[in-house]
Amino acid sequence: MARRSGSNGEQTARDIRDAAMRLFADQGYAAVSMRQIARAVGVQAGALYLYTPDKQSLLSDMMIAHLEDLLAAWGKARCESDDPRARLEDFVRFHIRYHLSRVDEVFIAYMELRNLTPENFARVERLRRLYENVLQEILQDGAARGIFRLSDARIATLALIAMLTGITNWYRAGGRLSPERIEEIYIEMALGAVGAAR
Amino acid sequence: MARRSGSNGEQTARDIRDAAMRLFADQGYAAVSMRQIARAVGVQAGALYLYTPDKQSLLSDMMIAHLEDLLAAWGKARCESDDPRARLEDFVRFHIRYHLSRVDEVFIAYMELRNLTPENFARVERLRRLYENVLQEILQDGAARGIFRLSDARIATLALIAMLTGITNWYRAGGRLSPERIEEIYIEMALGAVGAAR
DNA sequence: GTCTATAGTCGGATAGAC
DNA sequence: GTCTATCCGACTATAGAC
Repeated sequence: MARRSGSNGEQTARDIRDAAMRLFADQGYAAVSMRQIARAVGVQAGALYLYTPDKQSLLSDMMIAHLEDLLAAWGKARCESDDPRARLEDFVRFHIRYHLSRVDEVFIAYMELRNLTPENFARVERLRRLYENVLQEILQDGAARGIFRLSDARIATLALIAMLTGITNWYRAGGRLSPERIEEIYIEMALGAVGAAR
Repeated sequence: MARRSGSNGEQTARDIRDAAMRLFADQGYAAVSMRQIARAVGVQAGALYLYTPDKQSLLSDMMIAHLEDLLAAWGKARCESDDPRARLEDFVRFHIRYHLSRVDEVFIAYMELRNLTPENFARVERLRRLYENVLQEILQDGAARGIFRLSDARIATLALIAMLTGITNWYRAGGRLSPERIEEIYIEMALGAVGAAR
């Protein structure tokens, strides 16, 4: 047969991306073969190369797209408040909400850094740093105005992001706690960690 | 030639374990080949199978050993104080110190869970849970006595461990901050996060 | 205890038919 | 747009010489 009935290029491209994401998240980039991805999509291995130049691009494209989407989403979601407390609350809520809605992307973005070529790694790191800076500026502003109490804004940034992102390691939809409840708990801890407990 | 000059079984076993650890930490379990490990040790690939039944055991043995060592080290290092604040401080200090001294082990223990067979995964998870419970009990005790203020001891446990373990992602020996300084900063944040800021 | 050689499988990627 | 067939290299693991 010549092609899957009803198939078309755009849809296949999405299918490949989605299948690769699921498999990379489950088994890790290095452990997944192009043949496996092809099988999941329902095409032959050779057909994948109509949509991606190689396996590496499959990975780097999804990581870069994830970080760009994350930054774009923050650009829309950020609150306009001037109060550092409100801004931090807003960031925590945004970070958790976004990350819980894209568990696979997040997992891959943290786990597969070492499987990127140096060039792709640099691009990803630059984007990640931009995102970290969002939080760092909030913390620095709050500290400068005496509302937050922290020894080192950079360290506090990394600490909070690690704390928040760790949620993706145990969160399961339909678990004991609702996303909203989780947000509240982490907001409280984040504020406390920077000396601004309510 | 029959064998490396001066080689002996015990030393080779250690060399293999160390080389595998370094390579797994750098490139990931799935991306590392037995040939690579053999090359790093200076033996032929076939010789590795005198020391390990297979590649999987190389991974699971080092992960289980790491967690057992961690628990044993805590057994020796734990302070006998009754004050939850002091106990939390002690735990944070211990966790950071131990984790910064075994960066490769820690990295592997967090990254390679999905490359374990189900049986080995279960063993590792059980050990990890024992360690998490150490912190959870400290937090519960502090909360019960009104010294800590937290909404959910289990979540606070996972949040603090994620925050602390995140250090291994950016820490470099000889960097801007000494381990001691890092410990101080994180103690402050941890106490704050559970509502016990000094 | 380590070597060489090899079995048997699977990997990424390409060529060319339809 | 997808298929089949294939190149060629790499993989884990084993067998048997020394």
